[in-house]
Amino acid sequence: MSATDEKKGPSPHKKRGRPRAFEPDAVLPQAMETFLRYGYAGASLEALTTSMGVNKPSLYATFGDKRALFRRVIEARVKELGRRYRRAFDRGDSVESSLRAVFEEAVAINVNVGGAPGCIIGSAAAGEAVVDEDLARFAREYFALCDRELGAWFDKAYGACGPIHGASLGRLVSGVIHDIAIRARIGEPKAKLREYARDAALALSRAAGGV
Amino acid sequence: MSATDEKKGPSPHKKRGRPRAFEPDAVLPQAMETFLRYGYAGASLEALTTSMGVNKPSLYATFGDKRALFRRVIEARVKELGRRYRRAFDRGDSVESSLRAVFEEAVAINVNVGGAPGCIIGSAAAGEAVVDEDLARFAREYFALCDRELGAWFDKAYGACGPIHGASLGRLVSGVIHDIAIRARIGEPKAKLREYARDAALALSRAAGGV
DNA sequence: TGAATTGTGTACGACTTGGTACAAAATTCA
DNA sequence: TGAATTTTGTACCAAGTCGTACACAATTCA
Repeated sequence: MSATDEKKGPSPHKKRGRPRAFEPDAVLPQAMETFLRYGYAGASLEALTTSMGVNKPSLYATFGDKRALFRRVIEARVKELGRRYRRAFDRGDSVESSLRAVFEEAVAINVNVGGAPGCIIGSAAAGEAVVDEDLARFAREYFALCDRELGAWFDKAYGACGPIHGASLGRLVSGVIHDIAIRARIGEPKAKLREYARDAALALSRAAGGV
Repeated sequence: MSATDEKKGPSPHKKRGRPRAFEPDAVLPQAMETFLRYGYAGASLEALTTSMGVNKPSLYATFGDKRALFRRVIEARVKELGRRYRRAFDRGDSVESSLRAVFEEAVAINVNVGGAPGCIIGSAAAGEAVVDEDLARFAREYFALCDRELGAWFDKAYGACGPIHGASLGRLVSGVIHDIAIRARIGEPKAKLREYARDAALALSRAAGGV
């Protein structure tokens, strides 16, 4: 359970005191945007509270402290990404088209028009991993999950059709996603990234044995 | 030319005043280690001066300010990495073995026993890219150079032997390197990374057309 | 030797940081 | 209505931030 547990289940009667002026889950995207733009250390409490529209005491009462807010943001983002990639995969009907859909979803996710580009897990969380072992372990587990799940998707949907399959293929696929994220982060134009996505889909489908 | 230009060429007579107690280029690795560990914003001047063994006024007189030092560190690292990857490539005698050598060099570079793992360009520089357009442009140019150069190496050494070649292959190769760096960053054990390096070498050599 | 020049080290200053104390506000329950 | 409870907003704090002023040390040149 999270550090500062708010009641979630269907509460029979309303809470007693003054009601919150914001929905905790609803302000996480703004917090993510700020962490993504400035990094963990670079995101000041003032920048966070301003972007979230929540003042400091409320933020501390709701989320704990800066680190706890950061972790909460990361966890929320991980769930959202899982949903999006899953949907993208299902749009394909061959190894190559599924790869393409996944990689183009990665482009869409990481370009983030109007906001900071890149991935908060690959940028901010990986950046903090060296000084926050909990976060590092979380990231490793998340990466391993992605590798396994991506590999399993392809094996299940298209069979183990070549020498590269299972977790090995999954690892390569998520590797391409990571690369798209970092290239988006440094401002590569969307057109280039999409071209890269297509090339990578072709190359990996060939490596996986054709189809 | 750099912001605070020290004379480099062969000076006919020694400099006038009190001699420096340190060699500027020789303290850059320690600065890199600190930036890599804590990120740009998280690396305090105190941590930097302590690790470098240079006090603040000397640091400012020599390098300018924190940002200028950071850029200097990045540039030095880029040159060093170029040398190391070039040598690694030359150790191979086929597409797959050259890929393997390059990827295993990436593992060796990014694991960094005893220090912070990962890549300062992929972590700290990419992290700062959103708020420092100069740095972002530099990173884009560096990435593009790597893509082209890697692609050209393979084409030149082994011929354009399949449907994936040139900059496309180069981009995939540097993509795998970026992925190795980020996985090292979050603390993946070296053995896993080496396994990944082997898989990726096999997959990309197949995608490139066999050999 | 003494002027000129350059780097060092302490000590400081203005500002920002993450985090909190406390009173006022807004709600529920009796 | 009034007690109880929870959130909000201001104002604040100690510590840490980057950067610099200034006196002193170490060197070269005349």
